[in-house]
Amino acid sequence: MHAGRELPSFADLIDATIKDAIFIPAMFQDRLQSQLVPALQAAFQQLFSATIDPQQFAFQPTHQPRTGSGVEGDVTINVFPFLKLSGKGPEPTAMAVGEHLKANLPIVADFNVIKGFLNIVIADGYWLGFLQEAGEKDILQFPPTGKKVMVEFASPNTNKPLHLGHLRNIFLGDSVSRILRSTGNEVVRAQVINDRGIHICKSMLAWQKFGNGETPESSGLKGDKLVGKYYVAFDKAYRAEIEALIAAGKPKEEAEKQAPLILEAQAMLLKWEANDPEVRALWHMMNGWVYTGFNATYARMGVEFDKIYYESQTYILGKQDVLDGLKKGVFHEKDGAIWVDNTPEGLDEKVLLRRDGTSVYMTQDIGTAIKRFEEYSGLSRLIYTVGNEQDYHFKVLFLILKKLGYAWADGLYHLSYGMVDLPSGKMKSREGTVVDADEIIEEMVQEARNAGEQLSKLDDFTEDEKSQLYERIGLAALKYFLLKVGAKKRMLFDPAASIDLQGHTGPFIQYTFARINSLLGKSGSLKTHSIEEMSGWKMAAEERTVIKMLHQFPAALHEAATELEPSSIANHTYELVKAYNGFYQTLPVLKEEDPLKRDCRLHLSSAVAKNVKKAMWCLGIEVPERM
RNA sequence: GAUCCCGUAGCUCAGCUGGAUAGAGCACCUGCCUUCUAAGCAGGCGGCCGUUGGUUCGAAUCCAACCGGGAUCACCA
Repeated sequence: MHAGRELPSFADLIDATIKDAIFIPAMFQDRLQSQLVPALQAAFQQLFSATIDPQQFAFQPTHQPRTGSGVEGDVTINVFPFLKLSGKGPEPTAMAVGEHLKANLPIVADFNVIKGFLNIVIADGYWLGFLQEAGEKDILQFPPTGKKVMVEFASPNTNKPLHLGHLRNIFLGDSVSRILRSTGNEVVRAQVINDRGIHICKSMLAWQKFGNGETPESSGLKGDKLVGKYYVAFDKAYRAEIEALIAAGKPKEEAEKQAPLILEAQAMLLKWEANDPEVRALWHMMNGWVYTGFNATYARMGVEFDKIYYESQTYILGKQDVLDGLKKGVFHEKDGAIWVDNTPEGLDEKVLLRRDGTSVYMTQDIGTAIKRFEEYSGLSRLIYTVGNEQDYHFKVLFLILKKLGYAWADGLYHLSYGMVDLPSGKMKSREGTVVDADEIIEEMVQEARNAGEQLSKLDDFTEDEKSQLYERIGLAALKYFLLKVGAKKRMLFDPAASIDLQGHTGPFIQYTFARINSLLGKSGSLKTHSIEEMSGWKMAAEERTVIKMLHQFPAALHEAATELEPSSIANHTYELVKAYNGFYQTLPVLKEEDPLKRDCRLHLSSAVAKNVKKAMWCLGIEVPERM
């Protein structure tokens, strides 16, 4: 295939290095565990004279059985791993540790033991303090790390429009950028545009031959769509030529190489490389159309870039670096070509410069990586958002850069994601089975509109307000659908079944936000209480659950940042919102007569709304005030 | 042939640094709007966690083999 980075894994050797190098986005420590860990260590020290590595403590939320009497507790520690150290059975060990904690750590209000599980009840005061913090501060904004990171994503070819696969790439890259920003990093969002090569020449040639001077203006077509149309036209005419040649007795392979159209396209590429003014002018014009089209799509999605690399400017890079590497003995010459030997690392040999001295894909990536680290001083990480079909390519690239001796090579990371499948199988642009990006966005927005009109609770909205709302809801449904699945997993998209607006979806989360917003709007100003005043509040189970979900939010963000995995945030946000809805439908807020309870519930609602909004921001999803 | 990724409910997916009775959503069935937004809530139905072995007090989670699906291994990009 001709795709720049469009082809959508990793092996052990490099995996290890890269994994370790993945972000440590500031020192993050769970605020509850930071109190429990030292106390636990002290307990084991004093009770059993055992020194325990903090990593060894496995905390889990206290398990709640579905039926029967609930187990009391907020956090659970399993003592099985420590039985050898304590020299006692599970229950006595857990009991002893529990007693020690309760006696020495004020936030431990109580505990109980079931088998080897030590269930700890955390004092209300702790939760109240946290709730207050969550309401006042942005708990999903970590302190600055002082690190600068570049995230490359999108990276389309200019011969055809964006499709569903690009959407997964773009949403992932955009979200990862935001997550890294939220965890305190400075982020440079970059895309590489593959604007040169045989693919664009095909579109250009077909336009010249069959276009009759058609432009986006004259045709009313979006620029990228127009150019894509001629790419398809080329392919159709080219195939016809091949068939004619085959019919005339030529073998298929020969026919493919000798068809006049492909020869002409190749000739055009040579002219382009020779800077032929006419070809260059056509190229500028048609690429210009494509950029206008892409930019419209990016704008609609709310995605922006800080830096754009054009392959027409970068494809010459890397050659000198390879020659330098040859001098240093990192590479070797064979049959006139320059090779790297990665067999000691369990990989293959790979050509870096052809016998005729020209570059390959790898050469360019070597050069651009070096250039980026030169351009951006202090850049500590470079993340490539590229499909998993290029796992091997990046594995080799990173290894080469490491061999060249660049210290920053450890900061390279391939954010590899799985393909989006259709029920009919893989998307193939030539077979017309691609799902166009603009079309799917439009369909989702229409779906949101249909659903919204049926509910008819927006009668006082102007048409503009409605349109803006449906735009947000449709995009949220699409983005959330693509982001909630773990990035590495291959996923299925069924256009016929369409994306839900109910259940585990973006709109569900938006709806909860809007509902809270409505509550807050009706309540007037939030009355703040000190923790002492709030301590008169007897938390209901539903309220406690919501607070605990909120409490886990920073850890979810931290995980999303270390794993570069937006689905962690997406799924946690859903869990939180689900818990909130349970609370909302069980307990009165505005109708609560006890003013303290009412204020506390409003406070809780406000904190949920605020953090949900930030979490959704991390996914690139906007939340509406009303819906 | 070699390497990598994936196999969890009818469907789409969580859970995977080993821990209590494996969870959601959709679909299907039952309730809940004269009461803060029903794009909601509560409940029901639905599982040899691909198979077989191994490690362990304990395995969906770790290891091995196998089966099934996908990808990659160009002097293509």
